[in-house]
Amino acid sequence: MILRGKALRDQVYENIRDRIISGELHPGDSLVEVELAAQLNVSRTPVSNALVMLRERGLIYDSGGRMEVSVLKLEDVVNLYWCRMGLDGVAAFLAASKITKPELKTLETYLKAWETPVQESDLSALWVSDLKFHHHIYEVSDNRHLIRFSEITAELAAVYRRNTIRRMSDPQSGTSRSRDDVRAEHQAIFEAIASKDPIAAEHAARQHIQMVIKHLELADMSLELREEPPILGATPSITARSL
Amino acid sequence: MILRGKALRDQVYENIRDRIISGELHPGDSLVEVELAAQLNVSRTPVSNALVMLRERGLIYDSGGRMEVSVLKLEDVVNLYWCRMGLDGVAAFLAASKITKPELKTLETYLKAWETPVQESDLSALWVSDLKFHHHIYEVSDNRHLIRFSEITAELAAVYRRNTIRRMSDPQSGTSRSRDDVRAEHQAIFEAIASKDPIAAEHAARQHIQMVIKHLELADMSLELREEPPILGATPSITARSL
DNA sequence: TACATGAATGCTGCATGCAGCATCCCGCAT
DNA sequence: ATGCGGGATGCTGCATGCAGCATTCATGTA
Repeated sequence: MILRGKALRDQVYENIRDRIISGELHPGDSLVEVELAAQLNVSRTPVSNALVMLRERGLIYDSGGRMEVSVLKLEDVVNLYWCRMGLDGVAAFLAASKITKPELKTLETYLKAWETPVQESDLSALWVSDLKFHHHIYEVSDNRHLIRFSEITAELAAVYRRNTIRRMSDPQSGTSRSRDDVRAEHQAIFEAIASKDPIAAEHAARQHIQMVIKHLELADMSLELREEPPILGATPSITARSL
Repeated sequence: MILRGKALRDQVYENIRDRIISGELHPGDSLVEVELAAQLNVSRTPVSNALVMLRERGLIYDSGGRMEVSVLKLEDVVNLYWCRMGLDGVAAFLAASKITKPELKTLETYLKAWETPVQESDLSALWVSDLKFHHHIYEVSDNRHLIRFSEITAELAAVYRRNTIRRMSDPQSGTSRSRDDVRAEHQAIFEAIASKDPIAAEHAARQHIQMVIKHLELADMSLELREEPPILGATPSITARSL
């Protein structure tokens, strides 16, 4: 569990971050230092440091002394994707200016993942190759600040996605974009970068994010419509975790 | 010195950050916890936490256990401004969509600061109103992630500016942009936002940053040309600070 | 019964002790 | 003189002690 080649606080950070993203820790859960320290078999010090890092990145927030897992509302995520529109656009622009042959080859690999038919059940595989595709563009842009920002936004977006993925991917909702839509958008980005056309690349990247935002808002509306009205005075529902 | 309404670590963070930006701490200086703790009359704990925060924001970096003030080369700052191009553009876009009458009034105030003639010596006043102008656009965009990123980039850019401001503003260099250039660019941004034209606002904001980048590179070239060749084996030059 | 007040609990933030690691310096040998 | 080795030094990272603050629960009173 504990590697000694790496600072404990970084391991704790990664552990908590992953537990937030995986959904093991829910939005609104309060993070108690002694508990976490006991779970990870370390003292409070590295936990405290890790919490500072998590707060800096917006994954948790200070609720009057208590640290709680951030609750990302739709508005937050849309705002996040507005940032990504700017950042992804610039990254695509720079990538189109700088990309080398082997890097282009790698990018194509990630693109291809969308063409091979995958099981309905294996949505996470697509999600991973989506991440890799976009991340690789950032890497190629060779701009460490851009890469940092992309990591921060990706972590936050991952939390939201996790907490809505079941509902989002519900085929009944009818709001899921087809894989072909996404693939086509990625294809457009790839081609613009491949033809070393920075302006077209930026445009394509921005188009892609715009579609994501539009879809987010549509899906959310759809969810709201399908939401059952809360029963007044009902006890909080028992979560799967407590069974 | 020490306020008790605020967490010590935040005060320490701000203190060190300001000392880095003011130039009291130089790029490459190593930050020793016990020294800083003694200077600020606190224990190592809040200092250590502050260093974690500073590292998260890129103001310092881990040099094999030692923490050192980041050295920002031109390439880094240009990369930083590429980020700002994306972010400022989106912020201007959103601001143009949302801005209210009083907010517009405030923005105009900051714009006007560039019209009133200022002393040659008082460049920092312009620098402040420049910061306020851009920051207000972010505020109006009402996007907390965007605001966060703007703060991070602004802090980093401030460090660089501090460490080059004397040379940059040297009238002999001939590379300084006239205030009128900057004012005209700000004017364009303001007008686009005032007329609630998001696309024009984004365009104007991006144009502005492009000019900044171009100027950065020109100024740096000019500096390199005027740099005296180092004398082999010469002792490090005595800085003005040590006199 | 409802509300107010006070005690007990629990958690965070700061201080400090301790061990491990890298670095630097000095002495020794070649 | 130079290169190598060992010891001393200094710093960080982790653990733990301590105090202050907020929240909560219980008890007493209107």
